[in-house]
Amino acid sequence: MKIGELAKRGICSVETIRFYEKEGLLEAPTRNDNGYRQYTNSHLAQLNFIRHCRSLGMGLPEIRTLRTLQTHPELACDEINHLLDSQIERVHQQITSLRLLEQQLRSLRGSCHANTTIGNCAILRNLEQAADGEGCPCHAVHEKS
Amino acid sequence: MKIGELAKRGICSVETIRFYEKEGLLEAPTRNDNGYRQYTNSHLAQLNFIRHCRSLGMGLPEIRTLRTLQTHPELACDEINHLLDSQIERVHQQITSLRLLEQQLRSLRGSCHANTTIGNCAILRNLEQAADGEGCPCHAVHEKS
DNA sequence: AAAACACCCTGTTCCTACTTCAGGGTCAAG
DNA sequence: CTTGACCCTGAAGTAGGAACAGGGTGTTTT
Repeated sequence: MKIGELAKRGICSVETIRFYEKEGLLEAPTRNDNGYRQYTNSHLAQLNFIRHCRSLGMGLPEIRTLRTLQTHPELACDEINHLLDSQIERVHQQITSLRLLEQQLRSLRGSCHANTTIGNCAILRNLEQAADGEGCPCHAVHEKS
Repeated sequence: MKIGELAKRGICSVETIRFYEKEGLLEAPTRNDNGYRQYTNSHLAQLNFIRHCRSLGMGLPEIRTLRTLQTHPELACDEINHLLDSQIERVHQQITSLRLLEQQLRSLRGSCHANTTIGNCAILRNLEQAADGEGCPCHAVHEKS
């Protein structure tokens, strides 16, 4: 199949496929006489694997690692477990951080329900006061992450 | 104060300050005879405001909007409310998406507790099978977001 | 046959919010 | 007079592609 069909079947864009090839994630296919890329079902499986890992939030280096490990079935799979553990940890910390963030935003939003002018807007005053350094620990907290 | 001290007091890097100035977020300070930037407490307040908004997950365009609104205290503050509402919505959706992601990762991780080889690794097989299209809705789901 | 249209190619630039680097100037201390 | 800490500008790099420029190919329609 040609790149357009692979893109449709792999639910991604043509540019993304060429990008993966350039990055060495997707095996380079043979070319037709006219220079068009000619893909097989194996390429589709590879692409789906990559897209699935991406949908799980993995970065390209992690996926590269998995692809390399795939070709060495005799090795211990500890490395795969570690990789997943670190992914889980990363996602978990993101969630924790975002939950705190949502609370802060809701609290801020709650300070202005009435229709008023910017000069009287409690939200903006809260933002400015927090910026003055007192009473807002979130600033420094997020700084370190 | 010079840029190094502003950076220390604003808890960010010197480069970030110069970047904000180039982006028009932070007012350009006067220069000393030697060309060094000379900052005032007003600049520190501006920087803290920017950093605080950043720590709340806002992008530079949003912060630019707020900074512009600050200079028009007579306008209605509806726009500020809308801006915050959309921030909250964005963060909320991120959390929802990440929670689903964490569940998927944990489920995947749970399929391999034993020490085995990559050839037998249930995680990798799960990833490959999911990539084959059957039984994994998450792939297409994340695609649309 | 010519034109329109869909598809393909390479290569380059753009996006966020910075960080890092190259190459150099300034200033106080030892 | 040299060392080290600070400052300057401007360009390039980061992740993961998206978008565009400029051109070739293949089928269909006129």
